[in-house]
Amino acid sequence: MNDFFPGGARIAVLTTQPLPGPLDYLAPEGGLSTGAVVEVPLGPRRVAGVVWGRGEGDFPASKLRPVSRVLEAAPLTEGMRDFLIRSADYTLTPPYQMLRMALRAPGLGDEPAMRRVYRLGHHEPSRMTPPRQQVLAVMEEFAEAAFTLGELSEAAGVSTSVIKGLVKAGALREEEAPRDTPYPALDAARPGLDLTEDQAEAAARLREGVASGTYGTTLLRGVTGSGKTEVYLEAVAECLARGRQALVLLPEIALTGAFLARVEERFGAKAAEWHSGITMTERRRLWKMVGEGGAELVVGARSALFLPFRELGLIVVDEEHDTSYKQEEGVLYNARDMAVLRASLSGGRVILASATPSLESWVNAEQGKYERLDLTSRFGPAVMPKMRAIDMRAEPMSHGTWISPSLAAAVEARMEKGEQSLLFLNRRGYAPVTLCRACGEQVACRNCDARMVEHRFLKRLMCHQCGETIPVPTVCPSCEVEGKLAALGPGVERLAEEVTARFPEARLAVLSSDLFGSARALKAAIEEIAAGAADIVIGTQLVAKGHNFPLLTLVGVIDSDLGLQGSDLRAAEKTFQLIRQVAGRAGRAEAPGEALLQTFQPEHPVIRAILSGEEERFWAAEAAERKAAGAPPFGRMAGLILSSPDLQATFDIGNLLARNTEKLRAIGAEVYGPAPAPIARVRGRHRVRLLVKAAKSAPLQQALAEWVAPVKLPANFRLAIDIDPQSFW
DNA sequence: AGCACGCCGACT
DNA sequence: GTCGGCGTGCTC
Repeated sequence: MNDFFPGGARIAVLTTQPLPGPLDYLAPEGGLSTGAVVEVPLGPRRVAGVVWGRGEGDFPASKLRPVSRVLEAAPLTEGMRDFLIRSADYTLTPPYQMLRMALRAPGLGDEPAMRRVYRLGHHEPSRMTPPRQQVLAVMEEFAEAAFTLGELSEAAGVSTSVIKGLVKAGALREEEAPRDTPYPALDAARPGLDLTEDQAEAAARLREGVASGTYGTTLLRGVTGSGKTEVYLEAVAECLARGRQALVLLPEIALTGAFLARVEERFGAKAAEWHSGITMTERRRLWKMVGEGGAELVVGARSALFLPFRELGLIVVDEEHDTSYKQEEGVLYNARDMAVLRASLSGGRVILASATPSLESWVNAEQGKYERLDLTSRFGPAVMPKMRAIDMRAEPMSHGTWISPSLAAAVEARMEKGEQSLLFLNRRGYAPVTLCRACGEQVACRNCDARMVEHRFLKRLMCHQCGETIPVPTVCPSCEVEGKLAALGPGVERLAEEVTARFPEARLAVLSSDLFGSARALKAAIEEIAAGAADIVIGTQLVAKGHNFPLLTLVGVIDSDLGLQGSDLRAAEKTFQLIRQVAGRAGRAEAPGEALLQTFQPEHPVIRAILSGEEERFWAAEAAERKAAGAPPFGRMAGLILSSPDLQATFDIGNLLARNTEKLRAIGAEVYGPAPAPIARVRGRHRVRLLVKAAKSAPLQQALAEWVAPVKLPANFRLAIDIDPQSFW
């Protein structure tokens, strides 16, 4: 419920400026309601803000200034405002920054712009010509539609002067129409695809949940190819039928195209799209339309969660385990968790969909906080691929090669049958290490604490941290000896070399994010491969993310052990998910698939769990281990990252914090560090990290806020708190 | 975030 | 003497 304030009333406005809280203003003539998006004077400037409620500050009434302007946008709902405050509290982000994310749409302050459109007029043109006829035919086909000049000339295949001529003749009318128009209506009543018994049962449960109109979260687990999308689209249908909006989050922009096509097939029109790739115009249109209810279904990246939906009834988080849902820069939040928060505040449902859920979600389901639905069988005739380890200790390998004879033989066999093979290696570039054989130095980035990775395709060394590139040196940067630099280890480019040498007749495709200039180019390449344009595909982890390759029957994981090393808490979980996801690429259509895992430690529990297919056992074991360690999701963690150009000074502040931990000890939390952050230097800034570990029930945010409050940061220092960090050391 | 105010070093 | 460096503080 949004209260109305008459002109002259004292109101509180939360602005997008870094102030501790809302400021008081006077409501403008004509009044406004809570949630209204406004422009207010602040010192010499005008800034954007949102009416937060009655003004209750003690600022002298005589100094209050009136709101400058109420913007042409739907007021934020109470649920949205609650969400901003609660997510700000959760992530320890000041509310103004949350509001800034929510108001991040171009041209919000613009006057409601109009554009000129053309409709059918009342007169027959006195002279009819073939181009004129084409225009009128288009207009009659879409009787009620209004076209812009460009749209109409393109649709009719005539020049714009024909249209102008028709206007003069009175056959067409020119009109001014709002620039931002509603998205085409989706038809929720259209029948979906035929569902298997499994799918139908899950869909019915999801529909029930949506129909209840109350909050609830469901973990929808389905192996790759089990038709999860079809199932949750049924929940979307139910939601739309009830007049509420739905949001589907995808981890990767490249997946939206395929998804939009499925939505169009299911509901007869395209969903609205929200991600970094859309135009400014579309951005503004979508922002306005979700508020007015002119967009029923939005497909987007994690930031779509902060769109001002009017009546959000369902959020689907597809591939919920994907780490890209965690925003790692600026406002640090996990879209999966914030989706649950948002739905709980607006009486909506959440569907977390994945073949390999995150341990957090698995545990929440085990504990009954989430409902759990399992789709066990693959859709159609395909079955899960057969999985087998290749024990690399027993394979005769020649120097500088990474494809074992066993794997090569399997690839050969597929090629003879005209089937595709995928070789998976989660390493971009040519070689991960450039080593000087004279002095032993590894070439490192001058800005970061990371090794430079050779990209032979670009003829440069690249830092995967900051993107800095340098020409491949001929002289060691450290000892200046010439001709002793050697490329060590494999990247996808080097693997491609090996494949070309070994299978000279094979058509090879390499899928690595850095080899494509745009999401569009990548998408085109994926479609060509799916259609059979390659015999062997080499890919980094981007191939694990839900793309369909129907002709693919063999997946070879080049280095299954990569990722098992390192002391990251989630290493086992991430490796398990990634390899299961990649293996799931094989055998989706009629031909059965096989996944071969090259490993030096076939007896490792994670490798064994992947091979056995006993996923429940893996999660149970992993959960038990985390529980014993008091680690997430059984305990809570927060990372504190300090950064500045001065390493010593950064450590000094870190030590100061580590010495004054009364507030944290009071809630039973422990502090570790300071230590260099996992990436100790980024873009010339030294990063120092402290880690805080607390019991699940401890009021962690409050204690953290009180802990860091007394610290005065010198100029050029930054302090970021990362609640529920994804990776720690 | 801006922008003003304000207090110390090198210039016409 | 002043121009200008950016440290501190305020904006309803």
